[in-house]
Amino acid sequence: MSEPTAAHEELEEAHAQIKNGIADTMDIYGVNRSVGQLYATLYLSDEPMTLDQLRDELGMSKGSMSLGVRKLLDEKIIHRVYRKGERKDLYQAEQDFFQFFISFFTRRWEREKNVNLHAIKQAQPRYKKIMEDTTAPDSVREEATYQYNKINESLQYYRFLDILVEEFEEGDLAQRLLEKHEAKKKEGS
Amino acid sequence: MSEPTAAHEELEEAHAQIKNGIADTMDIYGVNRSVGQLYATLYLSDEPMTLDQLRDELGMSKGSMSLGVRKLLDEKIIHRVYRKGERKDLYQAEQDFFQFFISFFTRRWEREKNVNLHAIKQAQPRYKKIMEDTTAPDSVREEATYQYNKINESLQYYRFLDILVEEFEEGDLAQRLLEKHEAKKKEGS
DNA sequence: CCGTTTGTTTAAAACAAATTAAACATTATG
DNA sequence: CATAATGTTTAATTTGTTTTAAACAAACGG
Repeated sequence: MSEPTAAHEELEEAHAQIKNGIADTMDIYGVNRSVGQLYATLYLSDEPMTLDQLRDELGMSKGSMSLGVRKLLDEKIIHRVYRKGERKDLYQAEQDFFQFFISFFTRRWEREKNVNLHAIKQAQPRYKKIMEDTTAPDSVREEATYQYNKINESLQYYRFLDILVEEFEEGDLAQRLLEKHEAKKKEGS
Repeated sequence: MSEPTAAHEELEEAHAQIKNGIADTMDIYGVNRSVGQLYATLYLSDEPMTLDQLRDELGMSKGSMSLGVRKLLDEKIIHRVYRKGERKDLYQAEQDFFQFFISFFTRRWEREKNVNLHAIKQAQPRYKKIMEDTTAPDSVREEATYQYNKINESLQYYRFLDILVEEFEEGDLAQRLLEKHEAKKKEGS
């Protein structure tokens, strides 16, 4: 380690500010701040890092690092990289925030869609059955009809989520939106 | 209360399934399940509900209901409604999932943008200062330059978040995407 | 093989978040 | 104005989540 110069301290402080911003961001989306810092540390590092380096940098246990790294790998916002002659696993942050955004949100939007379509698939037949049950009280049948129709309308929303995922993953929606707005800006000037 | 007929029980079960799906969804996005159930209950109710009704329905304390309802109001995914002759406050769920999506995510994307632009505004001058400090060690200056440039590139991403918010809030992006895909489907058939 | 290094799992502890009941504040009404 | 009804805040409790240290398992190199 080199002696800590003034410039070096300044660098560390700048790093800390960026890291905090990233950790806050993860927090906004319900990701544990420690995991956020883990990502931020990797993001700021120009080299891939090992579990031990992360442990030293963050001052936490190796077990925590192992868990945190796995979460981030699952989210596909960090990657395992290989380097010949290196025994330890190396991790590298996804550096492209657009890719981060896409991995992070499409995964969630898809889960949302699946969870709710599954629920709907189970509930719809029940509502239907009540609607067609002439022995059921009118109020109950009306209620069932109301819900049945409401759910049917909601299907449009899950279709939208599906499109959104596709457009981001394959359709390059992010880039298109940016370009469109660049064009508008030029036009307006 | 009417006697619980078979049809009525069936209705309750269907409701429970839909509610679970919604609560799971909120959970995905880091919102407390109880608050999720609160929203789900209001969503399924054809009438606006009072705190007491929610307390009875969910079997929780009034204090919890008060807190949960405030969170949902802050998120703008439920609304307070007024009815003449009613002393208690009445709450109604946003029924349009598109509107839910827009309220929920644009708020978060904006926070993300603000938090990070704030951090960047603080960190950038520090990196700059190091870059221009001829007394600083080369390795430190290189590192500062590297980060400075990386951050500059990231600004594009926050511009994207901004556009996304605008497009959803004002530009009707959701509807446009749906229509575009409807058209594609017809064309393909 | 054997010892060492590395990463993972686990059970316990520390910590944080949610929940409650009760006190408090506010508002409405007669 | 006094009372009752309603909603909010608070402090204590409960519950759930994170974190750790240590045990364990797997892989590696000699």
